[in-house]
Amino acid sequence: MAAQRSPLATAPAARPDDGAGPGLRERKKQQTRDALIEAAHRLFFSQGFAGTTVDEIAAAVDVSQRTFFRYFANKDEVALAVMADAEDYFIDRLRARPAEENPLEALRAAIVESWRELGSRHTGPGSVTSALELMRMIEDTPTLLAAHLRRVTEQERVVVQVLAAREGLDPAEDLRPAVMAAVFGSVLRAAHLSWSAECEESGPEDMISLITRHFDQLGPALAGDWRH
Amino acid sequence: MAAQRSPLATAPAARPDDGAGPGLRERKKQQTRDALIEAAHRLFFSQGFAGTTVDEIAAAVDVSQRTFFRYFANKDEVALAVMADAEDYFIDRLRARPAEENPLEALRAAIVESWRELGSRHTGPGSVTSALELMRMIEDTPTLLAAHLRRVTEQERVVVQVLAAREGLDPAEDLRPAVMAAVFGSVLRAAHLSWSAECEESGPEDMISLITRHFDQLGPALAGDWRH
DNA sequence: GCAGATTATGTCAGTCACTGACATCTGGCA
DNA sequence: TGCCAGATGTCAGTGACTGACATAATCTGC
Repeated sequence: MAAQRSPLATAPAARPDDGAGPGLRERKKQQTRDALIEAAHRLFFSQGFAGTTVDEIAAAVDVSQRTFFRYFANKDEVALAVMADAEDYFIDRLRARPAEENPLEALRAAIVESWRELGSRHTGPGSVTSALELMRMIEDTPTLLAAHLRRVTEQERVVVQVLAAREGLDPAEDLRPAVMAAVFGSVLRAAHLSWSAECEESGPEDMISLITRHFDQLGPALAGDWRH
Repeated sequence: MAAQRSPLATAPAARPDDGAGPGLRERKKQQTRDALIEAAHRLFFSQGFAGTTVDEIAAAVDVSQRTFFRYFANKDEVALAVMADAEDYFIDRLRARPAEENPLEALRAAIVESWRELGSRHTGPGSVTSALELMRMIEDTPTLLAAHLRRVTEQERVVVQVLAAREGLDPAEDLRPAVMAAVFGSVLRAAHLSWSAECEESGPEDMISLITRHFDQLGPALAGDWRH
């Protein structure tokens, strides 16, 4: 049973069962996984992360604790699952950006696209309002923050690969992709911190404009085209 | 009993007890702490991090498990204690750099100074050879890597504060200190990865030259003086 | 539909990290 | 010397996580 991530936008639940779709087994597994994530978020948000036991989450979905751990390696993972999905989606968007764009343009466009897609979900743990709560929870739960930063760092390495491939550079010899990814990461993290520090509930457009404003501050110094 | 870090260079053990020194109680606590770190590293390096229990570490120093947890909040912390000390030392060095230097020069000089100081220790868990082993262990122990990255991110925020203070900027308004810290962080991390990827044992000079080479790649584009 | 191979799940027992409460012991100090 | 604060030990408990094995559900070829 390999861990399977949902795409950012869950497949429509009401799709009639045509022959070509995934089998019943697959669908049930996906359901269980989604239910676990949803129950976990609900409990985390009402009782706090530390105040929620894995047994409670499992009980809420009516599976055994052992089954929970077959879906998620640890308690952190179920909390960060939607972040992981979103990050994967971002990487997809980045890969899809036209080659003419310079790295910074591509990164900016990909992250804006991702947040816009996220904004189109209005219910469930993947919705924008949950994203805000989730980020607050991550910030003040040390173990979650640590796990999240590990994920982010991992993703940054992927970004380096993608940027290097776009520009035809060897990331082992040329530091510019790594530097660009680091700068991008710091911009994102700064925007995240600003966003979760605000007291008011705010929508995806607020987040997008926050990111955009941070990007604009970078100035043209870093936006140069690397190709000769 | 607040957690007390040793300075990077431990005070000479043979210093005769003059009246002004810390009391016996303080000294014993420091001894216990050092002994715990040393035993932990020895066990981690021979049996692996996951293969070593806290009880073993405590038993090796002949204290109770409960006492271990009064010195270190968790198993990660004892593994990363020397890193934490080194990072604190680096921040001190950075604060001490002359104001005329531009940010990049100051960062580079401070990190080189730190590694040189580290290189002067030849025994114990703070020595350079241990540093290499330690970094390898961190890289392939997910929980350790996560905790380490959390520490690093925290330190990066301190670096941002220091840089902003040096240049008389408000880090909330001007992103340049944050960007510079991120770039610095990526350079360091790249150097660390290269270093721990090498098969041969290597000394502090190798690490310093590795860092220097990475720095040189950054080019003068980022080294500009921010003051008018 | 059915037998048999796959695969998901439940149960159970166990290990280990970590914590609160309380008793005890030791160094600091009048 | 004798009191006090702070360090340590003991103990019991919780909760995350794992391996082993039995059971139940799906899938596959017929």
